[in-house]
This record gives sequence, C-alpha cells and structure tokens, in this order.
Amino acid sequence: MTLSTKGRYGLKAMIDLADYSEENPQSIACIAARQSISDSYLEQLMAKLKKAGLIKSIRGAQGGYVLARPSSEISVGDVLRALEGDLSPVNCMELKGEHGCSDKDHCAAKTVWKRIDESIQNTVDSIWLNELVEDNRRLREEKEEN
Amino acid sequence: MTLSTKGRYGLKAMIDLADYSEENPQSIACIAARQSISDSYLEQLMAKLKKAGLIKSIRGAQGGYVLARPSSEISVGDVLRALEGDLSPVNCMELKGEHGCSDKDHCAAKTVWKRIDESIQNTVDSIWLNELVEDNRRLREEKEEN
DNA sequence: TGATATCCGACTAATTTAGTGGGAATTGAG
DNA sequence: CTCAATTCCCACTAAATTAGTCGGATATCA
Repeated sequence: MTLSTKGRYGLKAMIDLADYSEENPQSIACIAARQSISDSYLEQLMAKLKKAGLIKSIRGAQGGYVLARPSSEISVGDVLRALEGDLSPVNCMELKGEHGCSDKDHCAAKTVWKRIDESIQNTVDSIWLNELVEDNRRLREEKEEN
Repeated sequence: MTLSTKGRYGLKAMIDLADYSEENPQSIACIAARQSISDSYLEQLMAKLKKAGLIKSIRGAQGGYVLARPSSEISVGDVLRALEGDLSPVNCMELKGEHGCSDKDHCAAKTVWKRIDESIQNTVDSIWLNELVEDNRRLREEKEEN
C-alpha cells in the first residue's frame, strides 16, 4: 500500500520543474541534482510524464523540460497516475465492471475498496502543482532566514 | 499503491468470520473454502490477526477462530493495519518525525503524503465489520431470490 | 564540429509477494 | 485412551515487482 519511488521521486521532480522552468527549460541533470535522484532513473520517469502529456521536452544543447500546461492546471493525481498507473487499492477487474468478478468476489469487501479508492482520488485531484510550488518557496525562504 | 492479497483476503476472511462465528468457532478450512483462499496461506493471515488481538483461537477438534470483540468494535482499519502494516503511502520516516528526514525531503511533497495518508485512515477507520456483515447478508438474500 | 541534451531499449540486483510443506502440540468425541 | 480435527510454528521457494544501471543513437545550440 505504499507509493513506489516512481511516484515519490516523480512528484518531487514535477514540483521542482514547476518551480524552475518558467524561465529556462530544466535538464534532467539539474533536476536530479537538486532532488538527489539518480539521473538515469529520473530519465525513465520523465519519459512517462511526457507520454502522459504533462511535460514537453526540448532536445539538444540548452534543452530540457518544461510543463505542458500551467502548474495550476496539473493536479497531483495527474502526476501520480502518470507514474504509478491508476491509484486504486485493488486491481481494476476487482473494482469495476462485472467481468473478472465472480460471485464470490461480489462481497461486501468490494464496497470498501471503492470507498478507499474514492477518498484517494478525491484527495490527489484536489491538490494542484502551483500550490505546492508556493509551499516550496515559502519553505526555502524560512530556511534562508536562519 | 495496491493492497496485497494479505489485506484483500484477510478482510474477506474477517467479514466471513464475523458473519459465521457467532454460534461456533470457524476453522481455517471452512473459511478458506467459502472464500476460495488457500488454507495454508490463510493460516498465516489468521496468525497476524490473532497477534493483533482481533481474533481468538480455540485449539483442538471442533476448534477454530472467533472474533475477540464485537464486530461493531472492529474497523476495516484495524484489520488492514494488522495485515499490511501501517497503510501510509510512504514510509514512516519520510512522513512523520524529523529523524530520517533530510532538508531535501522537507519539501512540499511531504504535505501531499500526509493528506493522502489522512484520507485513507479516515476512510478505513469509519467502516466497521458489522456494517459489512449486514451488506453481505443482504447480498446473499438477493442472490437466493433469483 | 563539439558539447550538451533528450531518446530508446535492454539488462540486472534486490526486495516483496504469494504462496507451499512438514511436522509438533492441543483437545473434543467416541 | 485413542484418534481425528485442529491450531501453531517455521523454513523454504517461485514469480513478480521495484529500483535502478548502461550503452549508444539522435538532435540542436553555440
């Protein structure tokens, strides 16, 4: 029931990107260094985020990545689903649809999975990257004051 | 981010036990057969549930398991935490406490993990076994009518 | 033309998951 | 008393997933 490093690193990377890419595209090397992630692993995550249409790449020297849309229009749910697949607590078959769902599986437990699923989706879909960037900047300022 | 079979099978087993153990203790063999789970695997799960104080065992012939307290006092959260460990989306160190938490980890992502965690805990702690047993009985009746 | 980048795909080690199996200890029923 | 039913305990294993690594092709700016 824990998020893998894909989701954990990937969200950090997206917050970082949202924070720094307004002026210049940010390279994997920069993001990885700031967030203490391995370059080559982050590369894989960026590929997924790109495939999901959340970021755009600029190839060649001085290239890098930028957000595909404003940070206020990218939710944590968008990011995590791009990296982790759907965030359901049980596999799709068991959760939705009547196929793959034997009579025995049609038990009360299913309503539990649905309610957990809903609460996760509601949470991640209500947090937007721009809010997190603001938090991040505030945290940085507090730290510099000390 | 998916629950393992421990949680899935284990919750089913607990609902089954709550449903059938009022009169007689239920053996692993019976529960496993009704819920289509492997006997020996279920045995492991029952050991965890017992260790967590949710069920009591009665050894010997005609023995089996019963709930340790009324089904209205056992939440889904109790069951899932007994089987899966804590249900947090990230490991403890990253979530709570300042130890194991480097400056870099003290980023905005952490508030996301906290909010997901809270919403999961709230959900599982608000569903009680007796409600699920009622659902189950209703489902059984509907099926028998057809 | 060369340095800086993304892009692509295959490979690997470690960990976790999902079980299996054997046998000891306990206890109710006949 | 004995036997069958049952929990209890522990070690083992196969498969899947996770968390990366690596090598090289391709694109582009200066």
